[in-house]
Amino acid sequence: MTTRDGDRASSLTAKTRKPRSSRTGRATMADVAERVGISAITVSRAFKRPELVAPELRQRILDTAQSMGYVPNQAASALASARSMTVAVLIPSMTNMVFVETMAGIHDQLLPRGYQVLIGVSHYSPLEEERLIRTYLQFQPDGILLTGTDHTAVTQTYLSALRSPTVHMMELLDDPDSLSVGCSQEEGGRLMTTHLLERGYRRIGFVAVQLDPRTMARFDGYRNALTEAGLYDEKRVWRLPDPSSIHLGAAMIDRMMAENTDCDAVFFCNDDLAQGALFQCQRRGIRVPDQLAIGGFNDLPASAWTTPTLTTVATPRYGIGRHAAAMLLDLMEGREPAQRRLDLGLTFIAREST
Amino acid sequence: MTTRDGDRASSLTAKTRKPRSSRTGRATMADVAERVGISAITVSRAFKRPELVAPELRQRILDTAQSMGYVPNQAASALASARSMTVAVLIPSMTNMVFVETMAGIHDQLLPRGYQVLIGVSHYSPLEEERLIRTYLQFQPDGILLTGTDHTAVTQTYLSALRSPTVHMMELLDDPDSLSVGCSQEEGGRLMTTHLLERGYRRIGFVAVQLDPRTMARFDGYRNALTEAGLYDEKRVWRLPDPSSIHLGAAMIDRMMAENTDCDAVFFCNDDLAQGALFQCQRRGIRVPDQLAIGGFNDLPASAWTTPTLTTVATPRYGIGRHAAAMLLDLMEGREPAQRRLDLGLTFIAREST
DNA sequence: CGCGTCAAGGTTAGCGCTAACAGTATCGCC
DNA sequence: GGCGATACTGTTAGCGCTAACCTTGACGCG
Repeated sequence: MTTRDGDRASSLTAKTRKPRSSRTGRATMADVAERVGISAITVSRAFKRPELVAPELRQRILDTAQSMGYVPNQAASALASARSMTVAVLIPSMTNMVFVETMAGIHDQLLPRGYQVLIGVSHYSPLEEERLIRTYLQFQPDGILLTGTDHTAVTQTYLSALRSPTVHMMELLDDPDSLSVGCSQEEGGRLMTTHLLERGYRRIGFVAVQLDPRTMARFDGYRNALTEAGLYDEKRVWRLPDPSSIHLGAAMIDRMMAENTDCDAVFFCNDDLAQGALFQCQRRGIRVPDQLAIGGFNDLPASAWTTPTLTTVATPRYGIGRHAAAMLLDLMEGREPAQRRLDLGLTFIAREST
Repeated sequence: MTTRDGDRASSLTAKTRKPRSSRTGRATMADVAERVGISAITVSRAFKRPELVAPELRQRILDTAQSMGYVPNQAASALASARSMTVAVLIPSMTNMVFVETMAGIHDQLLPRGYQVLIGVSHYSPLEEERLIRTYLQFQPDGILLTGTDHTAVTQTYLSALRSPTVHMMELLDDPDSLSVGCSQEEGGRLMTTHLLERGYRRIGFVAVQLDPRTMARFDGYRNALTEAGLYDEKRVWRLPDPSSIHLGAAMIDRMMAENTDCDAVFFCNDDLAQGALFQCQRRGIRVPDQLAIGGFNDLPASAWTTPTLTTVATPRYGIGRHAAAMLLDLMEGREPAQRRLDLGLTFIAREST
């Protein structure tokens, strides 16, 4: 290929012109190479495969790059190498601490390895998740971390068609083709219910909000345990599609009072609600746990400090993020993960509220 | 340039070969174009500049793309167009609800406009922030949102050299070259302190943790207000570099008791601490606000539900994110923002704890 | 001394897309 | 009937980088 720069630049001072830099004004690899007096590929190697460049030259390249304010262009790199060094993570919510801590685990695992993380928030909607997947696939992520099991058919088509490495977080999958890291929400529901039964409570209510799959799995655990004990009663179950909040937990206590509910214990599907309930009980003079026992789920920080402190089930959310990311790393780097289904278990935490 | 495909492919069935697809196995724009029987640029326009393509053809392109599982390659697009449609956001923490809600505001403003958001968490460290900036600049973001004013010299060099549009969030800058959206933390500290003075408290303490610039600005407000009233006393000030937590707030109450502090009110630099303090007061039987008044900052959801409810200062964090993003949009799209410094104000919320 | 080996660097081509310019067809209008 | 305007689609080149292959020179060794 003959260069045509000579023709086009002929009106300018062709000989003495500066390194062109790119349209954006940023220095390019070629600019750095020219300054050092080497070829571009060596600059590339100095950054990406240091062991292939003589140490002294490498240092000179890095110094020059630094002084020119050179920043590698990830788009060009991704295009040329077909590796984006990017992982897309889809979570249902960012205001829910559970997922924030999962993200922290993911970050801690991936960032040191040079991967970037794209965060998508689906607001608990599989359709929104589908939209996000489509968007994030444009970034050609090297891997994908999904929350839960509730995905649209289109989402699944995308994922299987593009065969990006994918790991599912939170719920455990039985499908041997899928990788998952999580814990059994059903078991969590069962643990709490069994505990309440052991403490002698017999009329145990359940409050489910959001109604996402994890909530419903906890409900299953509750129902199974109570059914086995012959104590399940549909009329002690409340299901609300609303998002969870302290306010809603408090409101539920009011509603139970108004409806003259006969519960002696209530299992709230998460700690936000349970905390709200505790606050409201305190306000209305309901004695917890004597008059009414209250259980939560997730073990949020404040749950150890309320009056009374809250009995709850701790979920290994940081570990889920961390291990899911580790599993994804294995996949992305061509290793077979040690296990395709990793159950990190749950910790039951008995406190004053029961 | 002459193509050499003819030579190289001659050993294959050159005539009948399939759409090549890319190395990654994904369909490309050229594949879609070939299938529809048009050129690639028209496919590009069907996605990016729909008004330039005949509606009927456009629909055919979109359908074909869909059926082939085509997903545009953002790296190639960014490289060719020099626009990444990406914004880098740097926040100090993701476990602090304040920044999570700021992010929500940013998302709500940017995602509908087609921009993607890269989130970097600096853990309150300017050095870490510098590292993150360097990483995110590789993505050639079209804009940058920064938290606060505390940046390293290198960070500032990068930003001014690369002249990416940048907006600062939280603190307000006086520098006319910088754009900022926020509120006066100093004023917040002053509001709370003045309120406590008006309620008759005279021995007002202050607990500062994290010691980031916002905390210190609140402290300034506290000190200035007390100094003006002739009541400032260094011995009622606690400074701790630790991260904020409910636990730490509770521990501070214990410490004050142990040190035999004479405070009749304590202004905690944020609600987490103040909530922890309230919990611990309840536990130890300290009557709030009679024996000890407690003030917080930020107005977290739980603060309206503690016993007693917490007096605090509400910060417009969602709005800060939203407006900062809007300002950045103006900048990125070549408009002059209506104002370069936007003060969203604060709302003082008097509750039971004072 | 001829051959293989290795370390260090270079050449060439092309990733998938879009900017910029270049047609081509149709229509209106004086 | 000639001109310009409008609407749509195409051609060409190149964004900045890296994979794959190639060159060069130094060295070891039977």
